[in-house]
Amino acid sequence: MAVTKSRPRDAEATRARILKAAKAEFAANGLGGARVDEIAAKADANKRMLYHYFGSKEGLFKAVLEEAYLDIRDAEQELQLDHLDPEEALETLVRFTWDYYLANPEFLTLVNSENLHKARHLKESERIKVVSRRFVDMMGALLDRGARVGVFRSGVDPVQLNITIAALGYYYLTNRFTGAIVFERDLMTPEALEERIAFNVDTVLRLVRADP
Amino acid sequence: MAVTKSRPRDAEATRARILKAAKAEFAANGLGGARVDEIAAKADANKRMLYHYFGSKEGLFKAVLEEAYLDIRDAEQELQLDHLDPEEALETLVRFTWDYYLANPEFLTLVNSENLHKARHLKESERIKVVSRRFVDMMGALLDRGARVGVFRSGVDPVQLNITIAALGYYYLTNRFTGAIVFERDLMTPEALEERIAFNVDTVLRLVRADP
DNA sequence: CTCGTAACCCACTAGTTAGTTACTTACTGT
DNA sequence: ACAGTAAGTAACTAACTAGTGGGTTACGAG
Repeated sequence: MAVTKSRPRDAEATRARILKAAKAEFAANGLGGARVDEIAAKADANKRMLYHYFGSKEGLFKAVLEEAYLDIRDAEQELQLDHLDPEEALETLVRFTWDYYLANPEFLTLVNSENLHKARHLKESERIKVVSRRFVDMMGALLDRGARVGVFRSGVDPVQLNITIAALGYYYLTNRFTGAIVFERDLMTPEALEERIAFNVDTVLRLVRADP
Repeated sequence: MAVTKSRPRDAEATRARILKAAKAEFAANGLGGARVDEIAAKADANKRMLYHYFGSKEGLFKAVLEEAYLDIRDAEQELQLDHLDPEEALETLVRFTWDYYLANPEFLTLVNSENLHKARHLKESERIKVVSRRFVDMMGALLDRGARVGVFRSGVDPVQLNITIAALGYYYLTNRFTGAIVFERDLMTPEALEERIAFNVDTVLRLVRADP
């Protein structure tokens, strides 16, 4: 009986607190650098609970990662791109991707960490495959629609375009620290961010726009 | 007296072996995941020597990182882009960047690791700043030359373009493991790699080409 | 030949770390 | 009301890890 009473012992809430703390810790230090005791402390939970709900440090990492992917794929679907005209829809997706990375920098670090481990945690997740397919299909439909109307050239691979849109924002933001040194500028001022997203929108539109 | 005689005790050679082993270990496991004992073993050197030459695990990481950056900046300068016409020069740089990442995947992981640590090791390196400036200047000169001749549009920011060229290859390659799952394809077959680099060259040229 | 110095090595330690054992406390269905 | 079960806790451990103490061995200058 799922009545919402205040429970001093709340399994769901404890689980959620652990997951949230783990996300922060894994994002800040990577899988190898993260400390299980630190996660338990930040979650204000006993370490035993962490093992009770997630089995192991890696099990916890897997849960964090899966949630992170499901979250971004969910948010993308809410954009309702098929209600917009193709160019507008594409710009919306480019800006969304950028804004999402900016608002959720942990996502970037988690993905980096998972790739350092050759995606062995994500590989096991069936749910990720389902939402990923929907994501690629969305881009495929958008490109087709744009080509039919004549604003996009035909033959653009939706996978390559998705990778490119992600790359343009992702690289700039994950490598903002070394980037600041190499390029001798603060890449995170409001002006710098504004300039970059405008550049990215321009790059993507020039890439798909029908040749005159 | 720098005579090249075969030395059973060769400080320079031992130092170099440690550096090479460290590069592999740090690239494979990150700064946090790397094991000092493993580095010493792989280098066929005593751990004491590692501390003798590099002071600490972090000192060693800093040396590895600095060398990695100097290497890529060196290789770029050898391209002699000013001997080529602008479009050819730009394509050469895009292809070089891609090939370099493919041939030196450790570079990508090291940069990721350094960004996880907010670039605190690179920040201290004066030599990196010198070669970085030369790198950005090279792109600035190329864009100017192309604009003067009329093949590139003017007003393209060399820093944004450098970031973009790096991003297009870097993202695809570092995230090849999660990418393979999300996009349900092997991103590393010869055909997939060929398709991607062609796409990247196309993307960059469309971006800078003078509007008709 | 021999002495000073730099290269090199083994074995240890102090502190962490993921994971566990053995328990108490509160909630729920009957 | 109470028995069974799930939530929660504290203290422990076995393995590991960065760093060092205290040497020995080879080389080359005089």
